[in-house]
Amino acid sequence: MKFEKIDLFEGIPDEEVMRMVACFGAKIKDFKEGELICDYSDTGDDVGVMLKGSASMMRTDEDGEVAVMELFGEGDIFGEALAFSNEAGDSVKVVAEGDSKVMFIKYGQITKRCENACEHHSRLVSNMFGLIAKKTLSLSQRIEILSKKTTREKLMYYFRIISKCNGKEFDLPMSLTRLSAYICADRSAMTRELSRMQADGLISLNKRKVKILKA
Amino acid sequence: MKFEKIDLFEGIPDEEVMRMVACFGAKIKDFKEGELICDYSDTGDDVGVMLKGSASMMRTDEDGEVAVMELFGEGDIFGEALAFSNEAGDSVKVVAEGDSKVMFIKYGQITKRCENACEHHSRLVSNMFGLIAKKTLSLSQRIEILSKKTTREKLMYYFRIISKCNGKEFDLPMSLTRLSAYICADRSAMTRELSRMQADGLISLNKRKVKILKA
DNA sequence: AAATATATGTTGCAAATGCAACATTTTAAG
DNA sequence: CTTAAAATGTTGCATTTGCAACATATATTT
Repeated sequence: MKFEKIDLFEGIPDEEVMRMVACFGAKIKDFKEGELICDYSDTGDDVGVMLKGSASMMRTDEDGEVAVMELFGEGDIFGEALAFSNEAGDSVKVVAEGDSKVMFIKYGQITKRCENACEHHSRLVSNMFGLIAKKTLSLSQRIEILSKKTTREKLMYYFRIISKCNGKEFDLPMSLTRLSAYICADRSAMTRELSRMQADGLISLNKRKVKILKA
Repeated sequence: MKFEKIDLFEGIPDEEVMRMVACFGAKIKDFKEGELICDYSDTGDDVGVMLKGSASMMRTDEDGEVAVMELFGEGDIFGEALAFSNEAGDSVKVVAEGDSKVMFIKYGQITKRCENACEHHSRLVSNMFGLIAKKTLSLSQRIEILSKKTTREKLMYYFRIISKCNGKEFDLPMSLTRLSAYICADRSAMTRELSRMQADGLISLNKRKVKILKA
């Protein structure tokens, strides 16, 4: 097993990961397309680590409406305490999108120092903080975006965030359909606004290539 | 110094906290009303712990618009990696609301295991995870609320979250003005919608007493 | 107690948005 | 290569919302 690409284990040699995993009593399971990885109705206090493949977290509300909350790819972690709220009591599940491999670690094991005093444990904790911080950051960012009143403002703020890293010209990291869901705007209304923004010379848009023209 | 009320130190005897704090090289500073506690323009990698008093985190954007992002009370923690995004590059500052006492801990010190192997270190880490999880949860919750299309839906979802803990009848934990800011709706429009919801027999509202009538 | 600042309630109106119902293009799958 | 499934673009229309401009009521401060 190779863990080098998994952020949670970054800086920790594979054999050390193996040792810790054994010490933690963590479990690794395989899943096929569509299989249920996790159900937060019957809560488990585990942290899930996507070792391979991808999965989606979906919420089913009382009316049977299904909404995709999050997508997880290789290296992503998920868990009850980690990044979702379910006060409404909806059913929340994680389902495999394809053949996947997931590691489950008991939450408490990560924070506790094991008796064997695994020397890379601090690194694991530090990595875990880093991952949570990343997630927190993206949540905050989305709130900032959703706080904007108009679709135009939401889009511009979103574009600016991307351009901070990629410059004035960049590719959208998702489809327009997805983007509209992300900023919680109607897709057609968003497209309409994008046209207007181009007409007003704010941006140019071609396929998924965006160029910011005015600040 | 008493730390019993500070969540980050829960379950750790005061004298142990003192020892750890010394071991970490953490600093405690006092602030008066209006004084600058922290400026995220010149980044510090510290975690701030409000030991006494309260503070507000505010963002000033390019147009000079000031917006309160968050309020911190006793026991709250704040920090760059902790729960805010500032991709837009605005100036973000934490300012004391009254006489306050703040502890600054180097982020890395919390995750690292110190040589003295403080025995309560795991507890500290565990508490820290708990606090971050709490924050993450509240961020996710707010996103869920902001995702709703209409003000009515936002309000109902918000009310349901509260009623999960407090039952069908409860007091709003903030003013209507604040609530409108929280759900990102115009205050007058929100008041209007609240009236309609009462007219439609969905809720009853008296001062800050809310009663959910229909599911 | 007087004065000042906040919070709350109301309304008309223009602007923004969601929705539905399309046509068209791209991408993915068989 | 063919076909099915997503993604994209467009428009009219009803609804929702933000905004401005008020009046009134509650705190808070001095």
